[in-house]
Amino acid sequence: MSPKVSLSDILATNNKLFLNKQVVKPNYTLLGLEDILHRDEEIRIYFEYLKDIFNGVSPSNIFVYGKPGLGKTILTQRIFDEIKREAENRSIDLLVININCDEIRTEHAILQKIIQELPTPKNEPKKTLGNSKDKHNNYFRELVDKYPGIIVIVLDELDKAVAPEMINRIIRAQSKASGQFPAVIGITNDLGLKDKFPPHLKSVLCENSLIIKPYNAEQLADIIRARVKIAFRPNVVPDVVIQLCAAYAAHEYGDVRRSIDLLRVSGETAEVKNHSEIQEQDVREARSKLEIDKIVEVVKTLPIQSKISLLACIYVFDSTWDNTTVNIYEIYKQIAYEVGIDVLTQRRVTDLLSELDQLGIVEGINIFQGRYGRKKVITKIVSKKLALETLYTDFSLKQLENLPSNRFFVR
DNA sequence: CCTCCACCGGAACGTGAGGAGT
DNA sequence: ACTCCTCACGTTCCGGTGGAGG
Repeated sequence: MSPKVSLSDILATNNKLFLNKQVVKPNYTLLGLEDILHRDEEIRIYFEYLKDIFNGVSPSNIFVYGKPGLGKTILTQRIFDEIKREAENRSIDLLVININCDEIRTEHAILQKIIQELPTPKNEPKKTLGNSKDKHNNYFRELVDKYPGIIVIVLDELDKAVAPEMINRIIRAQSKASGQFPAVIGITNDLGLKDKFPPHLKSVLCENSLIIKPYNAEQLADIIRARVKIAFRPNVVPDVVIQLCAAYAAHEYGDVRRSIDLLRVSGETAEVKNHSEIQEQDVREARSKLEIDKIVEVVKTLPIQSKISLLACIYVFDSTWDNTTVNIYEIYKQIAYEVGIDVLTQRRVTDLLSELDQLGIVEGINIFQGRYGRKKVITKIVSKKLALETLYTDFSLKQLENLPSNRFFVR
């Protein structure tokens, strides 16, 4: 008896559609500036801001803002590739330090990373420093002081690090060797971040800002089309499919990453179904699959206290009680007690609820009732059913799955 | 126009885990 | 093993909030 599924069958259908799948994987990066489409204006402004480098002067600080998936990071990287190449041609000393604040969050770690990248005079070995912040700060200033060229520090995902003071110190560390101050390029998707800086810093850091505009559906279609040419075999992706992917992504803030993901998963869906080309239906299925994956992933990785808070939200949502924080906290306490987890204060739980809001799992609004005070109401839970199923996969919460939730709702 | 509701959310502080140097 | 430090997570305290009702 031969097995119903054989590896050779799978391999035979493999890669009928894809030519080079790498190009539509999430971690694929474009090679050069010329591959970046529909960003001419942004590139022009960027170069304009940075041209001082070629006069031997530090550029002004730049604040780059744009929603996720618009290519802020890749644009910046490619811009600096070009700038570094040109600086080398003209024998200008330029040091660009890239830091992703999502990976390196703390002030201390960022400073350590910068020190690690800064060259020592005459390549002396780096000093070993204790764990003290002051020592790192002093050493940082010392290294900058002796560096004879221009220093540019790119802080990507700046909103993930809380470090106004550190930035302040960086841009005030003048080098005696060159007379220049280091420049900071801050990249973020949080436009409100500017306002979190103290005024003196705001005016210095945000001297120049560069707003990366979302792509419209037409531009997205161009970008997708360019990828399709390399990633897929000819005549596999009809133009309606490209338009559809573009339209969906344009709807979500013109996010390129999403549109490429959608294209890849559509291709995979079509492949599984043994289609000879991608159909519109495949795109729709891919879209819901991506959506599900996203929710499950987010909910799964929540800390247990957040999970309990979310669970309380869902229970209250399905009950006759109002969806106010106070009620949710009431249910939260009972669940936490029942599953044997520390019961937090209401203050802390409201923070957890705001975090869920920021993650896009729940939506809440403040309601002002005049003399009857103020309250916050959860108005929406995204994919409630799916979220609930995912919550029950947690070991600590499994026991609640088959119990009626209404037993909590007694006054 | 003023008061005052009742919770929100900012700020400051406390604590223990954990990393790095000695 | 011990010291020093950072940082995430929590708590306590309290000023802020918009508008219904006087």
